Amino acid sequence: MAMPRTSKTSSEGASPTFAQRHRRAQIIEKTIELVAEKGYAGVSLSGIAERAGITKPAVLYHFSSKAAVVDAAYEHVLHELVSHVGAAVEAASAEEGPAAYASSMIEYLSVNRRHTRMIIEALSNSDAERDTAARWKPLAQLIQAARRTRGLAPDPDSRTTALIIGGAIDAIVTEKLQDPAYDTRNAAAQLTALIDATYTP
Amino acid sequence: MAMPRTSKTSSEGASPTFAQRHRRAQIIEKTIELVAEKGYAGVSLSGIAERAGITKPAVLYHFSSKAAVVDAAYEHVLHELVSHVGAAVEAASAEEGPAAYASSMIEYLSVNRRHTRMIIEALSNSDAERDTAARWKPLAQLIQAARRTRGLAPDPDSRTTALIIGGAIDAIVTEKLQDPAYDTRNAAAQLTALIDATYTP
DNA sequence: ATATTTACTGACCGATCGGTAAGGAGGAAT
DNA sequence: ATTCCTCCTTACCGATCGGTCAGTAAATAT
Repeated sequence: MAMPRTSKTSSEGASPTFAQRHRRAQIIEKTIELVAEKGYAGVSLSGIAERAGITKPAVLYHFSSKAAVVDAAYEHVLHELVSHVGAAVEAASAEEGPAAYASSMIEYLSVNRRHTRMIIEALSNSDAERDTAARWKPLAQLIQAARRTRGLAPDPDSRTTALIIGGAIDAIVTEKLQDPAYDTRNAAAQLTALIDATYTP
Repeated sequence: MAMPRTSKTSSEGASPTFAQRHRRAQIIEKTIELVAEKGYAGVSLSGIAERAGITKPAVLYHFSSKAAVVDAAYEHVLHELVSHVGAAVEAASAEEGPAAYASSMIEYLSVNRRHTRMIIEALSNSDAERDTAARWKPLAQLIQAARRTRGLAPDPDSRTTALIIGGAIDAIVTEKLQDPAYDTRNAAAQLTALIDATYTP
């Protein structure tokens, strides 16, 4: 009797086959493509299957539900993003932490355009209202660390400062998404200059 | 023979009845509610009809399609928003134009929380990719006007500056949407302070 | 009193959605 | 040679979607 991999979530079972992994990765890739092109609402199991050259139930063989597919795709791009930004922040000095955060995120999302839409859609469309604090807290901590290292008093409202910077990043990469000619390097420079300005009020 | 109002778009025919107007307004109101609660994807003709206490075809009697309903609802909230912001900007001096733009928009969207989601969803989900320039150009012009009045050189990249400010506004009102206790008045003050900082580089 | 128009309702349509059931092709293990 | 397991297909399910159609009760016009 065939026991279908009893994976309720995206956690793989004991030993995912080579083919298993390959197909899963392929399905995730096509899902990212589809979300980038048609948005969250425009993605369907049939659409994913067609892109991957298989049938709809084949997708559901590898993932327990449509939500599992989309979640896996989202977590994939999120992991890559935080890896990139995390590395850039760690490589920078504490003084330059916020600037490194902003410019590395803008750079990553400018290069991996397909991932951008996926992340934006996921954040704005999180079925369970996500913990919004998780978005701005890391940046807020970088801000406080930078101020501390620079010998400044703590920001009385680092939450708002982080929201402003984070929102600016969103707007810049969204603009890049719709106008590939937009110069995000310059935009990142302008934003970091503005961040620097917050240290000398 | 009953001639169904031959309105393809949301443009009303020659003489919309009182009842016509009332129903239309009610349908639009319920649609805004629904979008605010469930997002663009979660709105359906049946849902709208149920909210309004009528049947699905009744909605289609007043509007030619689902898209027409949603468009009308979006244009309704957009009109109110631009009226509010436009009045605030006109009441302010040219020097304070950008700050008035930002704070009035934050104030309006903090008060009319239901409208916020509608606008955000519409902008991010515009079926035909909207002219992105329309979003930042008005603010960019306010920025240039403010600099001119202050005797400063024109911003070499007012587009990016406008995007940064606009993105910050988005983030602040989104945060307010999920945490009603968030102090947007203070956030607006902080943002206008940052805008002021751009005048002295 | 009669005819017409307005503002609907109930029944229905085809399409598409996420998901399930059953079974088969093909390689690996015995 | 046979059994088992992986990976997939065809066929189907109920639900919901946007939208149409025919008819009708109530108001309005004549």
